[in-house]
Amino acid sequence: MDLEARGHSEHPEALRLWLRLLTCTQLVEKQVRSQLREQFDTTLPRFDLMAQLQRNPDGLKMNELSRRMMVTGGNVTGITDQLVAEGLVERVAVEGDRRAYRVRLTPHGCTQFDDMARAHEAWIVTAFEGLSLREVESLHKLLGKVKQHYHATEKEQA
Amino acid sequence: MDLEARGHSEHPEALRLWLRLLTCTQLVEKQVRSQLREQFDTTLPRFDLMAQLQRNPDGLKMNELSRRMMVTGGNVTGITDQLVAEGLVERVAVEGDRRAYRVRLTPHGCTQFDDMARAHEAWIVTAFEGLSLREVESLHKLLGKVKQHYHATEKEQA
DNA sequence: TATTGTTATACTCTATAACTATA
DNA sequence: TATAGTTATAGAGTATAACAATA
Repeated sequence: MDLEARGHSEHPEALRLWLRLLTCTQLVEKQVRSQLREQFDTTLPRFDLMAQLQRNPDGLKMNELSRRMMVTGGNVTGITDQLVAEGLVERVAVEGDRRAYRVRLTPHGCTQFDDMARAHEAWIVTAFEGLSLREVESLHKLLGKVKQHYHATEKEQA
Repeated sequence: MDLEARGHSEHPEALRLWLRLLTCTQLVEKQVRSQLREQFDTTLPRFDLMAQLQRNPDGLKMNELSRRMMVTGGNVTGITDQLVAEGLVERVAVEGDRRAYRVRLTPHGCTQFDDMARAHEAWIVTAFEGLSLREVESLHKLLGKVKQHYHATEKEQA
């Protein structure tokens, strides 16, 4: 694997950083996807959706899920349909707006998600065990700046 | 967007880092994909393949491309077929092994890739302009440790 | 037998746009 | 009219496995 063979330019620092960021993310993501598949017969978007719901026990509306997962509404409908069919999440009516639903984990979904989350955390801890706690926090902080800058420029565009 | 709403656990640092890493990568990647689509009518895997070839002017064999791009061989065949059809890359025989090809950029492919690479670099510079040069290098170095650790454990498994 | 690369297949994820129902 | 959500469609990307040709 050598995604980082890509860049050569006059401002190579940002480019090198990007290629390395992409490489690292892909390494971890590939492993998470394959473990989710092997151990729990599920996918990353499904895991993500359930994770959002775990953090919001009262449930989230479809458009909230769409925004948080950074995908369009149709996709959320599809993933939600699968999870409903398996009894892991449910749609509940929102009172006062008969157009909207609130999606939330079922008790069974909670239980199952807890298992996955435990395993998931172990994979992630392993992925970053080459770093000290200080380094983990430093990385987190630096990436926070990247994210923040993105949100700032996003507002400019809008 | 709030991928980072996901984790809560007893070792939350690594998890928080991972979610932020994923968020940042997705933010940049989404933008790169859509710009490649809009401005050059191409995709990230196609761009990646051409980038690998630019760094290796003598060309790369299919299995080398597969390894470097972290995808299976069948996919590389598909992407290569597209690029050959558009005259951007070509397959040349490897002497001494009639099973293998070497894929390399055509002159037209070189020219076209240079245009894309210039635009691509500008997008990336913008994405990270919230960081100082020191911070960019620090981030690069920390991610290097993550990558290195991954490679080390990969060898253990093999 | 092992390796290089291709083909065939199936599935997930995605965006877009048209649509229904409600506000 | 605008909004919440769904449906339909098409396309990209991926892995798997069977296959042909060569080593």
